[in-house]
Amino acid sequence: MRPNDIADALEELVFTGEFRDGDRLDEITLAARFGVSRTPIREALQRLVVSGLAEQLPRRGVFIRQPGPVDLMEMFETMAEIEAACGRLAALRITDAALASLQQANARCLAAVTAGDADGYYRENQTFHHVIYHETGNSFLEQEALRLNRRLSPFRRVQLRWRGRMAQSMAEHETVVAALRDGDSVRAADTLRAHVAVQGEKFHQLIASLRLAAQ
Amino acid sequence: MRPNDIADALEELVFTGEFRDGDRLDEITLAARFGVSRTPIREALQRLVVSGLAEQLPRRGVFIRQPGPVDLMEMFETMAEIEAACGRLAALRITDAALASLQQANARCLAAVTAGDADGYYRENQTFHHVIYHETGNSFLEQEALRLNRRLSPFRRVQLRWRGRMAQSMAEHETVVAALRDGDSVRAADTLRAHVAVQGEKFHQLIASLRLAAQ
DNA sequence: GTCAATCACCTTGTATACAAGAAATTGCTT
DNA sequence: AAGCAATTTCTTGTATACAAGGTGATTGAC
Repeated sequence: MRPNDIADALEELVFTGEFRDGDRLDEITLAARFGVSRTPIREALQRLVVSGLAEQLPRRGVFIRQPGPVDLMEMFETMAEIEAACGRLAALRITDAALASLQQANARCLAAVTAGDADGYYRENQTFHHVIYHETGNSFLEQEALRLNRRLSPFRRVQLRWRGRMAQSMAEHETVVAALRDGDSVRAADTLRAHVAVQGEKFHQLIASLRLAAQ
Repeated sequence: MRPNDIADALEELVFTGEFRDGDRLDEITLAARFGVSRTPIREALQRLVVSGLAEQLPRRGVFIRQPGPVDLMEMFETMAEIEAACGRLAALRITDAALASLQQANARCLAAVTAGDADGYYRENQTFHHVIYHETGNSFLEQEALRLNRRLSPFRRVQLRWRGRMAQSMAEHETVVAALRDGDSVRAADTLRAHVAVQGEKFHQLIASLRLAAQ
């Protein structure tokens, strides 16, 4: 197992909640667990620290750093702004083929909603957003969007469990597609921002999901 | 010298052009240069790779990866969108004190322009933008903006050498301040995006600066 | 003379040994 | 018994030794 894979595995363990906020990631224990020496473990831990999932205190070790309510609000607000930017650029550049695939993803979303298939909805929702990132024609922005999207995915996932959220999200997707189809960059940005933003009831859902994760 | 400092020093060497695109960063040479063993060098190199300044080919080494024209265009476009987002939020939240410090920074910018002091202008221009990042009230977004700003700083710096650019940039700052003062989030976003965007003559300047750097 | 295969050397990647600092435990003092 | 200090132990940080893979050169064959 290589340091990259170890870092991915550790990320997964953070996301799934095996590691809690404040936990110290002991190098020796992890080395034993992954069957390697401390060296590749240290490299993996460094990656966690750089990506913001953990914090390093010199001569003390690295500690899991789960975002608190304020951090999450800030990250979701930033995500909303980045999605808005993606929508703005995509409205100017999206291809007909990509528009069609957006509508296909939406159709599959709808099918998942009616089937009550939360996992399926989550998957198709992801492709919907990924297509928009890609259609910015800006691979750098695309990567940044993917990075933040991935970082927030564990929290977005919990939100979908809420009654009626999937249907509402679907409707918002439709308005986004309409704006993109019309090449209306302002409307594309505004609808996407509103879609991603965490406000009103969604805020309470988010806090609730935090309490669940902290159990 | 600790890995963090070594990484900073290496970044600096990349920015100042001592390391060129495609150069391999030899662990042994660097270890000798910094008077440490390969271990802290490897940690520093990892940081460079994660931050996108270098590329790692397994069993081959890490290589400096200077952005090409396309990369730069994408990065500047992304920066423009992020600045626009910062302007949008700052317009809603900026304090009177911060507005005053923006105007002060602008005044010092003007003084630098008339004095032909490019370095002074660069410095005050940076504080101008940093204040806006901060006034988003969103420290996560602020950090992201600072990160990308820092990454692009070597390229922005060269652009200021161009005749008339400083005066034009100044005028744009004034329109930004006006929009922020009026709490007009749309205009703040639009003026900041236009200010940062690389279009028309600025595009040619950027390419020219690239050729200079590649000498 | 050129191309290919093999071999030697060099570099990266991993394990381990060593150094230095932090925490915990134990013993002493009040 | 409680608090403080010293020592011990454990962890991180760094250096070095070892393993594995890649590059390049040299030699041999066509």
